[in-house]
This record gives sequence, C-alpha cells and structure tokens, in this order.
Amino acid sequence: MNRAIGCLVTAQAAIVPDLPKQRTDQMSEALPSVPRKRRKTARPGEIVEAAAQCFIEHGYAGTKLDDVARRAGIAKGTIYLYFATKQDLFEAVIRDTLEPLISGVETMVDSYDGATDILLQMVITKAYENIVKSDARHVMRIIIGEGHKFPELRELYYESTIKHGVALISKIVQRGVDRGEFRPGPATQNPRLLMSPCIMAAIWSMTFNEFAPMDIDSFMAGHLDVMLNGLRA
Amino acid sequence: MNRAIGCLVTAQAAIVPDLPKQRTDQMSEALPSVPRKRRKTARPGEIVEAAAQCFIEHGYAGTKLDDVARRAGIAKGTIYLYFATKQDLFEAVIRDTLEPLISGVETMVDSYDGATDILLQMVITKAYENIVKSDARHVMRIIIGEGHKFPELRELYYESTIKHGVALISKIVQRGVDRGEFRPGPATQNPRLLMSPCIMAAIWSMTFNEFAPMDIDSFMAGHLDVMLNGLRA
DNA sequence: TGCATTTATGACCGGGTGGTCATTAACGCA
DNA sequence: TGCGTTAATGACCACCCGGTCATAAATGCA
Repeated sequence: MNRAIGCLVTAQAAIVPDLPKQRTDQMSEALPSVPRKRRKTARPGEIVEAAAQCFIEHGYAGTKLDDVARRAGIAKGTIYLYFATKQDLFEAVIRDTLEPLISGVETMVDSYDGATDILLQMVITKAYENIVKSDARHVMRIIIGEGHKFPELRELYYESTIKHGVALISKIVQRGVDRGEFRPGPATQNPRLLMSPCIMAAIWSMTFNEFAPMDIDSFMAGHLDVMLNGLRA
Repeated sequence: MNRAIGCLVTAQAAIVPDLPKQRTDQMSEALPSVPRKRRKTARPGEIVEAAAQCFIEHGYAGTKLDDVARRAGIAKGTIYLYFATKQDLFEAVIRDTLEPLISGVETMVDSYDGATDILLQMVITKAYENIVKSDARHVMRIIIGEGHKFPELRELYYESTIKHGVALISKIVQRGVDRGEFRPGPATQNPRLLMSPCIMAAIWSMTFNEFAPMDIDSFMAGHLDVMLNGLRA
C-alpha cells in the first residue's frame, strides 16, 4: 500500500520532472515544525493508540484524522502510509485493543478445573473489568451506535469479540450441565441472557450515569446472585 | 421563532428595499416545482414523522435536513419555520414517539390489581413490544451511540423514558414485596437488573442479528423465567 | 378584486473533513 | 562524505451539510 503510493509518486515525477504542480504555498513565517523522525516499525502502534483515544472520546464519525495525527505527533499524511482509510484504522483499533482481552479470558477458562459456578463467577467478574470498567466499552458503544452504516466494522467486532464471548459462556454452561452442577433450563438455553446485565451496565455507565449513577459492584453482585441461583442444580 | 425571522426579514427589506442582494440564480429550465401548499398546523407533525424515519435509518449525524425535507415533501427552509435547529427536531421526535409508549404502560400498571408476578410479566412483555420489536429501539441506539456529544438529548431521553421505566419497575417490585409475593433480595434491590435482557435483545437485534439471529420470543421466555423465579417468595 | 400578511422556497454561505501528492528531509550504504 | 531510497510532511482538493434569507406564492380580509 505505502509502497504502491510511493511508486505512483515516483513514476509521475519521472514523467513530468520539470513541471511540478505549483502550490500557492507562501509558507508564512517559520513554523515551529518539529524535526522529522523516521520510525517505520513503531509508527503503526503509535497511530493505533492515538486513534483509539480519539475514537473513544469522539466516536467514529466524530474523530478527525487531523486530531489522530496531532495526538500521535505526526502529520496526517503519515497515517496514510500505514492505513489505507479511516475504516482500516478503526479495524486495527478493534484488533489491537479487544482481541487480547477475550483471549486472556479464554486462556483462563481452559486452565481452570474447579467448580463451574466459581468459574462462571470468575468470568463474569472479568467481563465487568474488561467491558464495564474498561475503555473497551466505548468501542462497543461505537459499534452499537454507528455500526449501522459500516457492516464490515460490525462484522469484525462480532467475529473478533462477541462470537468468542458467547462461545465461552456456552462452553462454561455446558460444562456445568455435563458435570451435574447446573440444571438445564432457560438460563442454560440462552447463554446471552447470562451476560446481559453486564452489557446494560456498560451502556448505563456511558449514557445515564450522570443522571442516575450506578454502583457497578453492587449491580454485579445482584447479577451474579440471580444468575447463579437460576443455574445451580 | 418563525415570527421573529419573519419580522427580521421584513425589517431588512424595508430598510433597503431597492438593493436586493443579487443571487447568481439563473434558474435553469423549468423545474417540476410542485405547487406550494400552506399547511401551518399539519406541517410540524409531518416533519417530525419524516424526521423520525430519517433518524432511524441514518442516525443523528447521518441524517441530512435536505432528506427530511424531501421525505416530508417540502423545502429545507420550511423545517426552520417550525424547528430552530436539528437538535430541536430530534427532541420533538423523542417526545412524540416515546412518551406515549411509556405512559401507556404506566396506565396499564395503575389499573391492574391482580398478582404481581403476572403484572411484571405483562410489563416485561410490553417492553419487548415497545422496545425490541418497535422502531423505538433505534432512538435508543442513537442516544447510546451519539449521545456522547449531546448531553441535552441524553438528558431528555433519560427524563422522558428511562426514568419512568425504572420507576415503574421499582414500583411493581415494591408492590410484590409489600404483598408478600416477592422475597427481598438482589433482584428486588436492582430493578434495572430485571430489564437488562430486554435492552440487550434490542441492541442485539439491531447490531448482530445478521451474523447470529436471536429468537426474540424464546429469549423473552428465558428472561421471564429467570427473573420471576428469582423474585417469587 | 386588490392588497397586506403569512407561509414556503432553494440558492447560497461558512465551516469542516477524508483523502491526495509534490516536495522535503532523514537514513544508510558505498 | 555523497547519494539513492523511502519515510514524512502539510497545503490542497472535492465534497458535504446545517443554517440563512431574499424572493415568491398562497391566503384572507376589506
């Protein structure tokens, strides 16, 4: 991509070398103009990090590439050396930010061999940390609110996050049923039901907290109590 | 508002009547140009309805006032005779669309005097109709996703909808406890917990349904079962 | 019918933004 | 040190949209 752009520019320059498009540039005064740094490998990560902050603060449409560049300490054009479009950049944010979270929990589940209700409790608690109490909830908010126009973003989010989350809960529930610890019933048949208070807490905290604050830990305790009681054999 | 604008225009015209700002208007050909209709009382409702559809389809920022006008069969300027800003228009949509829904449920609750678990079941079922299965969920989506930048919209939504909903559920729970039908516990202490699956279903249906369809009625049945079992004395 | 008033129109303005590319400068190899 | 390569820059472009207002048409009253 960047290479392609580079070639294009070079080719054009070679064809009309002495007819450079004149810019009306009169370069007022000496701008501060920080000295350039070439950091081919470090840039992408820095850009993604800056972009993540911007997206979190201003949403997808509300984020200006100029702001991302400023926050990353580079010029806007530099972003386009590493990401083809704004959407590409957002996809990188999803991948870099969210995938580590879910795979961390997957690892935890695979290596646990105690009681299933304790396991589920650990996973739900972790979900509150990873979603409700983390910046990740803002990415979710963006997908919910602006995903309408961007099916690819929605799909990426689903594939990289939601799908794994649902599978994980299903697996735990199945484990509980298989071991005779959970009774089959509506709660085991609708794994998404088990997580819904967590999702609502995340949304509430971003949307209505200033009008009616929510005590997350108390809410989570209620969540755990209701769900575990509904599941135990 | 419209009156103010009218006066302003009249005043300016009076001061410089023979120096009209020349438009470069050369009015190409005869445009279809539907004959004008004056419909002072009908307009606001028609505009709000057209706007609601546009907001639902394209979100808040994504909605163009030109589109609203076209859908309402009027010119853009006409919108501004009845609504001062885009935000005003959105507020009218919230008021006209959502407030009737919640007050309908409030009426239902006040006039019911049977068993509380049945009442709660009725209300939750109604909530699925009013939120998950209705266009109202899209307004919720907009508030969640784009409310970040518009505290006034968030507040209006909270005051006109959420606050009433939470109060209603709290009231029903209290009724059940008072009558000895519900046992006090985490579910009664967190009324919002009782509605969270409904909220999640609404979000899921708008966001991930094409990747993993949700059977709303089955999900709702699970919701009712888990919550009512968690509440009954 | 004639005219003042009110409602409707749509070209235009100002501000904003994703993306482009000619030019500049840092780097590293000979 | 000199020079070719390539990362980095930022002015610029094309387009978009909320909101304005001079103008025009519809209405109703005298």
